[in-house]
Amino acid sequence: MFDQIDRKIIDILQQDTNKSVVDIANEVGLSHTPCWRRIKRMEDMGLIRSRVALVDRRMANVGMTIFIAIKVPRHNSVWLDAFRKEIRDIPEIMEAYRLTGETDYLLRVVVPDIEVYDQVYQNLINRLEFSDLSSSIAMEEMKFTTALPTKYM
Amino acid sequence: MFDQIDRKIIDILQQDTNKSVVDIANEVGLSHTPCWRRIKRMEDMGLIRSRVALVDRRMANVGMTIFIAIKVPRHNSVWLDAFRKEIRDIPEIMEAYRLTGETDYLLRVVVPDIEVYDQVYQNLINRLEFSDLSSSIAMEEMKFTTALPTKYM
DNA sequence: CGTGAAAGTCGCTATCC
DNA sequence: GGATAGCGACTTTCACG
Repeated sequence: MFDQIDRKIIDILQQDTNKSVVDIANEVGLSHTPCWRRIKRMEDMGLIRSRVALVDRRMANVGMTIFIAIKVPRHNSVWLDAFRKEIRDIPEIMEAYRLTGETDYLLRVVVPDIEVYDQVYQNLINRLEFSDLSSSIAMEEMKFTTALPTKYM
Repeated sequence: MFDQIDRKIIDILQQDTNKSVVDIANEVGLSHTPCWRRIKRMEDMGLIRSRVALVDRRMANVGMTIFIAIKVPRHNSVWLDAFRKEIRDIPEIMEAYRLTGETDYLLRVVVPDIEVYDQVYQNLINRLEFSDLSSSIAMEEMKFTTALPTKYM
């Protein structure tokens, strides 16, 4: 489905979308037309979902990252729907996963400081019942990338 | 530093970089020249870090997300440097944070399936000593966004 | 896949208000 | 901040080998 050249193109586009098709074509050893055809194909089939700007967390004044591990007693659908809606609507929540193991859900939240985090936190527990909810502050972001590994494509 | 129009521009660019400056200018109620000047300014100052392509996880054959919670007995600098290098070099590791609380580090890993995950896992524990290392499989990705909230800017 | 070429759009800059 | 104008670069598509 995808060959080595496709992977190279994806590697490049996952790092920088500002490069022109001609530049990318040179990097992967193609001329611009077939290179453009490949990019177009991968966009049309949905492999390339979107092109977005990545913004600096500190400069956007959301330098603090906090993880919330959530335990829920029994999941009924009404509660779950409400939970899903909250997650979707709260812009400070960047990621949310339903997990196996002890914690049922894991959220990654970004805020300017602890005061604002407390507001987000209070807001959440006032609207929904939780069995247990524990926060961990990220002292350091050691790695953050949006570039998926291409070796399994 | 940033006004409401800047925030609107960032909101748009965080969702879609394919829009032309003219389109963005129309959306935020400016003509294209001042709009372009604002974007340029935010790029030059580093608020807009980069423009990247977001790739579909499933189609890239890394549909499985796993979190690794790591505990370390005592952090010496040699171990930490080696740990940092591993995190940086393993492409399946998308995020890594140093946390407060019980777990010292939290990693988000993407792989095609459990077999490959086991390879990544074995690879990691063969190269470095850990006090404790527990994996949680993400059954469902409920939310994932790269768009930071702009209300604190 | 390659070359070449065409057309249209866009980024970017400058100038003047 | 707005308007206009311009150049060059880029995207996108074509025909043809």
